Amino acid sequence: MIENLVIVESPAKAKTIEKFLGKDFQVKSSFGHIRDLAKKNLGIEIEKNYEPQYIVPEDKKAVVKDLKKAAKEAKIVWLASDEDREGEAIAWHLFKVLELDPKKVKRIVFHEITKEAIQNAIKNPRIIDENLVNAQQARRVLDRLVGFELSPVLWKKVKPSLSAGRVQSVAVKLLVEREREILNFKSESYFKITGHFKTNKNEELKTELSDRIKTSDKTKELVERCIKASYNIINVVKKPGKKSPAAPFTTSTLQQEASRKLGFSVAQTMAIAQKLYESGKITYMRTDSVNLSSMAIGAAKNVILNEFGEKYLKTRNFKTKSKGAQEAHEAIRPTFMDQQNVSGTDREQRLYDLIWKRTIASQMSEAELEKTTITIDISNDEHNFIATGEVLKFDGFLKVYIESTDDESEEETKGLLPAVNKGENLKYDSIVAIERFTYSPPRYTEASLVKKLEELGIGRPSTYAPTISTIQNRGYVIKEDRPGRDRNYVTFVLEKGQIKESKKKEITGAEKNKLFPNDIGMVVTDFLTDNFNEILNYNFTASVEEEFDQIANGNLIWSKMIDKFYKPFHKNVENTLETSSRSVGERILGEDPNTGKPVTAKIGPYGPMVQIGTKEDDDKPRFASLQRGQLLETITLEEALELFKLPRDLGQYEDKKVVVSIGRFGPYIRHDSKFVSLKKEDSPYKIELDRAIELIEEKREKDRSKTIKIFEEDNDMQLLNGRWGPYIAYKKKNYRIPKGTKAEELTFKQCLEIIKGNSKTEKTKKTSTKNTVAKKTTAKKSGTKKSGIKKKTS
DNA sequence: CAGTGAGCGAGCTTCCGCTTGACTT
Repeated sequence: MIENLVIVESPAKAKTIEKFLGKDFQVKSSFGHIRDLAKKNLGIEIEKNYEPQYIVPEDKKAVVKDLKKAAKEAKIVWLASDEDREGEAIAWHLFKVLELDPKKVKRIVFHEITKEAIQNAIKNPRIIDENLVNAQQARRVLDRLVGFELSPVLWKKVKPSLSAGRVQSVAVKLLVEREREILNFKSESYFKITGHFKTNKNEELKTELSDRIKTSDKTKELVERCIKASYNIINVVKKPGKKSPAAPFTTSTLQQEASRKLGFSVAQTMAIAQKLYESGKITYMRTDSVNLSSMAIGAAKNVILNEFGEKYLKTRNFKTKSKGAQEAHEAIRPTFMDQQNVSGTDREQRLYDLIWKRTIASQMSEAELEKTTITIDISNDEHNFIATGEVLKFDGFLKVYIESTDDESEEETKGLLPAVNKGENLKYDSIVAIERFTYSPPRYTEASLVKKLEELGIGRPSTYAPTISTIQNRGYVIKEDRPGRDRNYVTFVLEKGQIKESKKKEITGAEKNKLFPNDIGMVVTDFLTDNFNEILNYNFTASVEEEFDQIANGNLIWSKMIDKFYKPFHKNVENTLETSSRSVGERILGEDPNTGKPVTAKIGPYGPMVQIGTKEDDDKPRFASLQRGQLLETITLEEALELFKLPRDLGQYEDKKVVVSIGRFGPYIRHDSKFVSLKKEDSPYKIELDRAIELIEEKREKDRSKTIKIFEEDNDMQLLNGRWGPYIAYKKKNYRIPKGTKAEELTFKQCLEIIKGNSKTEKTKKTSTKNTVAKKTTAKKSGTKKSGIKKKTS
């Protein structure tokens, strides 16, 4: 029998700790929370002073059973969950659910996983902090009340199955507000003027005019004046500068950098980090702390001394800046700092590399720079040309790691400037004026939204990725690429006394992997801000957090805090249910010129749509769905009328009709009962028969080259080229070809073997199809409307 | 895969935070 049972939250942590503690200790994991509010109804007895109704969820029953058994056998149970609000609650739930004897329970905490820290914790046990537990209960109950009272209001007033919550609704609101800022943004043009000069020693000097010029006329004037001007260096200033390394990674900064540098989504980053954590390569990946253990700093120090020398070493401690940080863990860092590389998948290696560099760089010297500014006077104009250069005097931490930014208008890399003297005269090579445009604020990426949420103190490291998924799954938001549009701009180039004016074209506003709010997200946000402004307020979380802190300090009774919030909130819910009308974002766009009937836009049962006429009319109204990228609040009458022009009959080809329309997968041509997708550059409203035929022929050619081989032994056995490379098609089923085999060389027998080999996975496939069938039927029960919408958004 | 939009009003949906699997593409 083992005398001591230690319970931690994570199994990976349990494994490491067991090594530190020796034979007398058995370490087990609770796998996070073991109890939660009952799912049916509220799970809270409002009348009984908001008493929570806790249950052990189905998937936690085995864990609880196992822990119970181990606890019974042990003499002392050490509750070693994390040192934060949730961790304290986990300890308390364990105490209750495992029915532990208070005399044999000890609560211990440590926020770094080192032998020293753990042995120290064992020496300093305490009792469960009930105030902190109550703060957690208040947090849990509040979130449940908000979520489970608000969501049903949306089901009735907007659309079934929607959701609202303290965190997700604010996340959507951030996106909606930003989108409107962008839509309302009026871009202004100005002229950026660069002067390219030659020094006395015939070296090039690139400069920029001190001010932007607003109008084309004034720009032209200035460039003309430049022909006769003389250029005189009036000032040369050198200034030293320093750059410091960023703090080691937290969950949020890791997600941001992995997104910018490696292109990972926040969910991908977390999944990869989890793998690295489980294999013992990095410390815990859900953390808000920038703190490194003294052991870690010592290890980093050794690496830096060995690899780069003493000049590069400068150890330091970072302090968290984020609101509401609970700092139960260390920052995310390599477990073994001297391991610069790890085995594993390519992505694991790249993420590890990022973590290693960031951690090491955080303990390295500042980079030293010298900034040079050269000012050049234009003899016949009040403006100056300015050249700025930056020279790295000492690279310091930059040797290892350079933090990237979200800033899109990236400055050109400034380099060394040629040596010049005050008073020197220069000759121009060219003066170039180029029309530029002011930028709207950028759209959010997953990672930049996480950053914003963290700044507002909304959400926790463990919920950033799931929150981002939820708002996409509900259809509030979509992550996608959008093409840019053409924009014209003007340039003036002065060379050898001649000015050349030219008009040019560029593509602007193209977006990649950005979050766009959908109509439903906008309508829900408006509905919630209209009726529940308090909860949608960016400060709501911060203000309730203050009260949770008071509860944790024993200065406030949790049920009283909840009561003070709930009474008016609940009244508001009831009031809204009674008085507010359905909210579908309806707009009247104008009148249909053909019939004189009103044209409206709103969210219909199958998604956003436009409509001619009303239900009350004798003949049915006509409907058309909005296109991708169109929004209810910005669509115009003209755009709406366009939508009714489909399907269009283009004429005949090979004696069969050619019809163009838009389906689930975008615009398509139908001909001879075959479907051909339009290309990005084709518009279903403008496409002509000639182009359609071109596309039909193209598709035919592609289908022809699709077949690699049809076997004589059995015509059903075919080798085909697919989207993901060659595959075997046999009796209406497709089979993957094993890696490394050449498709053309496969024989009939080999193909049969591949199919046989795959039939193992076949079984799982069958069960899965059953599942999907089951899901479909339940979906039907819950109303076909739901599945219709899903198709649209997916 | 490529059209829908009504209707008795059943019975369903939903939160945030703490943890990993067990699944499929």
